Amino acid sequence: MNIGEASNASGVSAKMIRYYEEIGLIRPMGRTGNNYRVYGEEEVHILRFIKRARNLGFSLEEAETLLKLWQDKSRESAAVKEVATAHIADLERRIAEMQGMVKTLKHLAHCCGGDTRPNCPILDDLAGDGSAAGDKPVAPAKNRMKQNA
Amino acid sequence: MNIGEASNASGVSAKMIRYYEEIGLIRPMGRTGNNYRVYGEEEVHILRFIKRARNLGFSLEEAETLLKLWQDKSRESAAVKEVATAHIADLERRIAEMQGMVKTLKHLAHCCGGDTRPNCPILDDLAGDGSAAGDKPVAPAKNRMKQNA
DNA sequence: CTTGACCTTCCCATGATGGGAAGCCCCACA
DNA sequence: TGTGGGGCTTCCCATCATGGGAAGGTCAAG
Repeated sequence: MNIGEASNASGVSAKMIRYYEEIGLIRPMGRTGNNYRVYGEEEVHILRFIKRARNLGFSLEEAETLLKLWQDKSRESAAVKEVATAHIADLERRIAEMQGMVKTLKHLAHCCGGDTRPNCPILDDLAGDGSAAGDKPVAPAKNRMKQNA
Repeated sequence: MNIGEASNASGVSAKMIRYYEEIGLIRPMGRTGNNYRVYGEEEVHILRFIKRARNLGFSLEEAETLLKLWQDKSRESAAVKEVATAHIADLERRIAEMQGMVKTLKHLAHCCGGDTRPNCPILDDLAGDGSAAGDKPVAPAKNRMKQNA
């Protein structure tokens, strides 16, 4: 299987497959005489595993941890659960953070006429005239979301 | 006012102030004879404006838009409201996305013994054995969150 | 034999931020 | 007057995960 076929079969782009190899997330693949990488079912399975972990918001580092646990037949499920619950907590923290932003913005937007007049409480708030909603920096978040908007 | 004082007064790091200048978000500042940047109250006000917009999850690009609207005395508040509501929608989409992840992960964690045995439904799911919860890539999100975990 | 679709490596860009080096500059203190 | 420490300057690099694209090799079908 060439890298293109492995990409199709796993849903991971060829670029990313090479990158994962480069950073040591997957083992360097064997090559054919023409220097093409060769993949088998097992590699595709691993790539799909990684892709699913990414879809669930795990970072590549966490995916690597989970991958090692997956391949460790004697692992304890507690170790896996720990990674998962830590990730849940992280997600929930970020959700709460964004909900706080939404709440503030909705309030400001509600107070804003949204018409042809220049008067705008949203800008007033950003400028720091009043209650200063944008003053409290929300808890920062590690960025580990897929980005391809 | 030197850049350090402007930084203290605005809460924006000196590094970032120079960066904002570099990307054209703020005007290049005048210099003293020793080549130090000089800031006044207005610049500090602008920096605080940007910081608040960032705290509300706006990207620097959106902050620039809002900044221009802020400085445009004849703007229509509808234009501002539009930026804000688009941002709210974006935040809500990402919140829903992460809530989906949390839901899936909680279910998997709930089913996982979390003990010393190797059996683990979380890994089973990632490996694609069953219902394939991690299969559906959640809607991707532009990354515009503060990151400094 | 040509054409087009692969593959390879290498470099660059994203967005927002921090780290750090090398080299000025200035003020306070001995 | 010398010196030390802290500020300022620019410049380069790193992060994280991903894509774009160039330049060149390879292969299979026409």
